[in-house]
Amino acid sequence: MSTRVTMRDVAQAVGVSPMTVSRALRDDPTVSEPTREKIRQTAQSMGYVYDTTARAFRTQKSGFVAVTLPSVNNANFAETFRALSNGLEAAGLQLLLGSSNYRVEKEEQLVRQLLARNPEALILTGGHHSQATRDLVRSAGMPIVEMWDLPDDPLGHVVGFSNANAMALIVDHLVQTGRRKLAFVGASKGADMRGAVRREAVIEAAQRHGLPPVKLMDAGPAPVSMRHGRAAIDHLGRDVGQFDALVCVSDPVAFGCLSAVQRMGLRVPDDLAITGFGHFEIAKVANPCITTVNVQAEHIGHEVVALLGAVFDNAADTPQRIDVGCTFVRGETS
Amino acid sequence: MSTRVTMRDVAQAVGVSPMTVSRALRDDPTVSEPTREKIRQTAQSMGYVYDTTARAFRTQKSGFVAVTLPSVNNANFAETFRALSNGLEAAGLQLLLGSSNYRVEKEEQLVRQLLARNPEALILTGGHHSQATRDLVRSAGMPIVEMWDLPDDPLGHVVGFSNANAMALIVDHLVQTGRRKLAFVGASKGADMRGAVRREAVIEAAQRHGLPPVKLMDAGPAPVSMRHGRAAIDHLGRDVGQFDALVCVSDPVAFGCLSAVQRMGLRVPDDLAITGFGHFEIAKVANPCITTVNVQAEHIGHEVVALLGAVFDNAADTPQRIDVGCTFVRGETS
DNA sequence: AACCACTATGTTACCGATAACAGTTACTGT
DNA sequence: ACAGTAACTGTTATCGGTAACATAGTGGTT
Repeated sequence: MSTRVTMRDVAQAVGVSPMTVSRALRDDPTVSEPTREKIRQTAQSMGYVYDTTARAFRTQKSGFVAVTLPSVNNANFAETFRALSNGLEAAGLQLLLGSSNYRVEKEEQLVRQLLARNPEALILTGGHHSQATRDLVRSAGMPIVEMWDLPDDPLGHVVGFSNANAMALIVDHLVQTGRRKLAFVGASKGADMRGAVRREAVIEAAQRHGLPPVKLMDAGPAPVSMRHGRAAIDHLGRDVGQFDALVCVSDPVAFGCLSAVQRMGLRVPDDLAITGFGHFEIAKVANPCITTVNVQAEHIGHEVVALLGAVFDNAADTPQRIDVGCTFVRGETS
Repeated sequence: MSTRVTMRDVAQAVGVSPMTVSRALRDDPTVSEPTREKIRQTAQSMGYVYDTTARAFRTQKSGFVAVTLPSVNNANFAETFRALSNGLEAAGLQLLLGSSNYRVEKEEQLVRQLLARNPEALILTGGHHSQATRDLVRSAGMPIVEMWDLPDDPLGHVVGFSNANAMALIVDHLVQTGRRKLAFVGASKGADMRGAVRREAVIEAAQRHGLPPVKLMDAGPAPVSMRHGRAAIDHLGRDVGQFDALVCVSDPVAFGCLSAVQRMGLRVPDDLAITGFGHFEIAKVANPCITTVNVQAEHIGHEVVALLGAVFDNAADTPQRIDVGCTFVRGETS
């Protein structure tokens, strides 16, 4: 009963060939206006729904662009995603989203799944991938963009910023304002590579400035957010007084720390400085507002869209490397 | 040069028919173990990537489940999305995400786009749709789930809770604790239907309790978040003293209000109560933590997954209506 | 009248996987 | 020894669009 209405059916009803229907529905100007209109109306009234799968199969163009994100539940990545989605829609492309939940072993499986859908480009968040993933992606023969990082050994195009430099900005600022006893609050060593880079950057910058060793506080496995920052400080208790600055892997974590510290009755920034990362909304609205780094999540999305537009136009694709930079934003917590 | 490796190529290399390759890669038990293994290895070494598009076309099963969200950049929806994604992955299904950005006119276009991909089910967030969307969806002949609402006139299955009841819980609580002069902080009248339902529920509950008219504070077009709540209060200034409770459309908005109110030197909850909605992370971590309603975003996702599992199993699909309920969570802001 | 240019439509084959059905062995039991 | 069965593999046709090419009609030009 519920056999799908196809172009053939519409064609028969109108009295033309399926090809004409195909052309009419794609607004091919070689179809005369009366015919096109009649076809449109008939299609509508018959409840015809265009079959993108069939087109994708025949033309070998899926209309998809695949994106991997470590997590959707992250305002920064969501912002980039939205920019990508809106930008690519204009080009008639649909985003196919895959989330690795910060698990490396999942990325390969995810990429395989996405590639099986024949996307016209693949956008990966981050620059760290398993060798299997690298091989898979390299042999896929489609434009690749890595974003949110500036990998040394990119797979294709890159749109990102240096997490290490960004973190160095923070540490430099703290040192300039007289802080010396730093603690870093972030996820456990493991899957979150961007977090790890930030951690190492803090350690290195501290060494560069001749500070005592940075205390590493483990807020649990990625993704870490407000409650993990808060729990980490609660767990530490009064010992937090040993430090004069908490350098956090992200703004939500920083806010969690801020909340915990305030509950203890400590004054921020007088007793303790706190810094975040990412310029999340919470950084601006928190009280006091949080010192952070603006990484322009939305702008990254726009740049990727622009880049892909250029790549789709001319086949000449020498891999681009776009550093969108980032800006230090001093708040009231430091 | 970059002609895709197909099953035919793998078959030729191994010396079997394409059909055997197809079976082997799908773990059909009728293929002998040695053959299967050889095929797997050859496929791997040839860089074969399974073509899901072709399978989707041939079998008329896309492996997609389409889902619309008003916004990805909302921790609650993101949570539901994650639960859906993880749950459906086990069934070999991939999510196809579309975001309407809270624009009604976009939903129809979005649904059309999604339906063209032949999804095996369609999950809509919310129960308010244009007539065109309703017609489109009804004639699509696939399982439909509306979630995050309990519409009176559902299109198919429903997994949600009553936004009106939830808001009434809040108002009842405020009245019980002696508050009478309420203001509601939410998005402008317009696209956000869930927000509108909450607003009307507050007005109605206030009337029921014999309170003076509820002041409606417009925080701008949806989506509204922390900064909009904060801006609304800043704009109001000292006049906020007229009220003894701010009922906010969501936790982020409530946090924005809390932040603004605290900056003014008012004490919460002594001078003013503030309530949120949704049990976002911020509600728990804020200082004081925010009174809210837990709507169990993740649980909604799980229920939808379970429901779809049942629907896919037996064709007998009498529309289900699952009320996941919600629970009042008293914080320190009331 | 013959020819051309141009517009509008039709024909054919095919994209890659797989359902449905048809073999081909190998091995069993009587 | 031979039918009967199980285990495995092969053949054919097809899903719904569309690229590439073919063809019919129309009007203008020399």
